[in-house]
Amino acid sequence: MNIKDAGARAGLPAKTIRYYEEIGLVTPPRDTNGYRAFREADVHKLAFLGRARALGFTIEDCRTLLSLWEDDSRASADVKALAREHLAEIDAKIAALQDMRATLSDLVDRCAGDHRPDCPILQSIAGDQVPT
Amino acid sequence: MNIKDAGARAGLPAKTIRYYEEIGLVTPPRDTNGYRAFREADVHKLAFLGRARALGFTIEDCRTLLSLWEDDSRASADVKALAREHLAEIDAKIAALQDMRATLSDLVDRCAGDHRPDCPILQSIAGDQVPT
DNA sequence: GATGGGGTTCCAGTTACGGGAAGGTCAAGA
DNA sequence: TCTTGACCTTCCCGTAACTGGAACCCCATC
Repeated sequence: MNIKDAGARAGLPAKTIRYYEEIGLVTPPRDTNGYRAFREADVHKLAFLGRARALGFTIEDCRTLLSLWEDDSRASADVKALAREHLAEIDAKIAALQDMRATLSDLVDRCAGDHRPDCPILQSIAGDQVPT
Repeated sequence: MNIKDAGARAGLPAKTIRYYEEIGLVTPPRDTNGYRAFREADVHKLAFLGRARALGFTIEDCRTLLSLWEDDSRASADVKALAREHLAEIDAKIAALQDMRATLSDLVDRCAGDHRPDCPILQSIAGDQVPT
C-alpha cells in the first residue's frame, strides 16, 4: 500500500507519516521503485500513533507507548503511570487556561466595546488598577 | 537602566527583551557603549507585554494591543473584539483538553495498573473495542 | 507522447523564546 | 595598575511536531 492510502486508513497526512518514519516510529519497507510499501501492521501502528497523539501524548510518549504495546510482558502499571503523568499535565494546562479565561472574560464583560477609547482591558494589561 | 534591571522590573528575562526588540516590539535607545538604555516608558511597555502574554495573547496580538494602547483615538470595541476572539480560542483549547481528559481519565480508571500486561489504555489506543 | 496524479528527497518556516559561545565593558578590590 | 566578576553585546543552534514548497521521478491512461 502506498503512503496516501495508508494515511487515509490511519487518518494521517502523508507528510506526517514521512516524519514518523524519519524519527523512527515506523519503518515500512520499500518497493523496488523506492516507494514505501505499507503492510497492515504498519497501518495499524500509524493508527495507534494517531490515536495516542489525539489524546495529547507527546511523540516521545508515543514512542514509549508503542514499545509497551509491542511488549507482551509489559506491566499495565507502566502504562497507567505514563497516562497518569500525562493526565496531570492536561490538568495543569486546563487550570492555566481557566485562569486566563476567568481574568479575560471578566475584563471583556467590563469593556463597553464602543467608539470611545476608555478600555478596562487595556488598563488592566497596562497595570492600572481598574475599579470594580 | 540596563537590560537586567529593566527585566526585573517588567518581570521578563533579558533574553525575552532582546527578542522583543528584534521583532520590533520595543526600541530602547543605546548608550555610547552599545548597551540598551531603558527608559520608564520602555519598562512600562515591557510590563504591558508581559501581562498580555500571561493572558495568552500571541505576539502578534500583543503588537496590535500595544498599538491600540498607544492610540488615543482607539475604539474600545476594537480591543474588545480582539479579546473576544482570544477568549474563543481559549475556550476551544479548554474544550479539547477536557475531551482528552475525560477519555484518558476513564481509561486510567479502568486500568488495573499491576504487573499483568492486560491494559485497557493500550487496547483503546490500539483501536480495540474495550468492553465497558 | 503528453498529461495527471501519484511518489521521492531536501530545505525552510512555524512559535516564542532559551542555551551557549566569543568577546567587549565596567566597577570594585588588592 | 591589574585583575576579577558581573555585566553587556551579537550570533547561531535547538526546541515540537509538523507543514509548505521546490525539484525531480514513476506510472497509468488517452
